[in-house]
Amino acid sequence: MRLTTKGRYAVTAMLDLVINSDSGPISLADISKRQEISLSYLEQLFSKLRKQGLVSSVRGPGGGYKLGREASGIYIAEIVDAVNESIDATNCRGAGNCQAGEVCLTHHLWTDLSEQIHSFLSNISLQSLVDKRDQDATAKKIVGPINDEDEQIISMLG
Amino acid sequence: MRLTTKGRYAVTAMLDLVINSDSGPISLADISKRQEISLSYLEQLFSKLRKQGLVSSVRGPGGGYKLGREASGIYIAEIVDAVNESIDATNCRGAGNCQAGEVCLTHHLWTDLSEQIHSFLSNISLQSLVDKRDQDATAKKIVGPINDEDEQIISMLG
DNA sequence: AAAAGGTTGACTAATTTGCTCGGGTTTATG
DNA sequence: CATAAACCCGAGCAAATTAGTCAACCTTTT
Repeated sequence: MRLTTKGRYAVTAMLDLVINSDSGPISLADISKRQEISLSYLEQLFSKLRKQGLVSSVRGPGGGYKLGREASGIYIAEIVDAVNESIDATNCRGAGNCQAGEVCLTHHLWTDLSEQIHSFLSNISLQSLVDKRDQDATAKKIVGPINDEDEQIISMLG
Repeated sequence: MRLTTKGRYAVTAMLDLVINSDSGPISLADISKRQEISLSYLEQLFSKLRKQGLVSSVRGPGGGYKLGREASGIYIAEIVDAVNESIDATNCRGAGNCQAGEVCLTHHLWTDLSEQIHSFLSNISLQSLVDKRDQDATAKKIVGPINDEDEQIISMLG
């Protein structure tokens, strides 16, 4: 699981798509203007998003991109994965050269942590982000920070 | 919150420190050999970790690095933050040029998501990672994947 | 047919990452 | 005191990634 500006751009663009999905497909040019992301870079990102089925395209005038499915069924982890080439995080890619040593131990611990992060982002949908915004727009924090009680719950998850 | 190989190296090295913390300070040369990270790169990373108080150094022969505090009080988010320069994620850095528009909305949504990720990693300590490993070493997954029940809990967190 | 707009791919610049090198400084030990 | 083991620091460099440019092409609407 990698988390860079590339993933941020992708998620931001997808959010733009959700918010403006009222009237037909959205052109990349529009997203480019609104979100201040270069058109060409968006093209690259959406090429990958389309291959993963996260968006579908409509060609021709008035065309653009639509969500591939409902916003409630698209999760952040999918978007990030779509634009980031997956890297093998371990050096020892299952090869025999790294066995039963402390190297493997730490590598394994990292892999597990990475999986936890991935699971976390697999539980946050585009829709839930927008919904939370709509729910309590009055609160200063749109999505409240995790409080002490939440911390206990999270710690239970390991 | 950024999550790159740099952060992975830092966390891996810190885990190595926890695991081998029995007898005095650990030299970077040892970590370099065990974790297959170049010595010079480790020096750069530990320079930053030291400035954040996450580790302390002992100079001279037999010297090396020790944890700055107990492993149970050092959280993943701190380590990642220490080695990554913080970036301003929003383009519109509070300036007036981005107000009340959809730009700000998506920017804000991303910021909130980023905070959630940060909070998540602020609740996982080095010790908890190692502990989980020790607890059920027999299970195939060292840290079990998040299950359905967990998902419900997480969804409650927004 | 023409124009609008998405698609594709090659190419380039800027930035970050990961690393090397070459020197320092501190300190235990003989 | 001399030496060696370790940390400390900065300049510089190669590879990878990010970000963007450009040009040609393919669809669909008008």
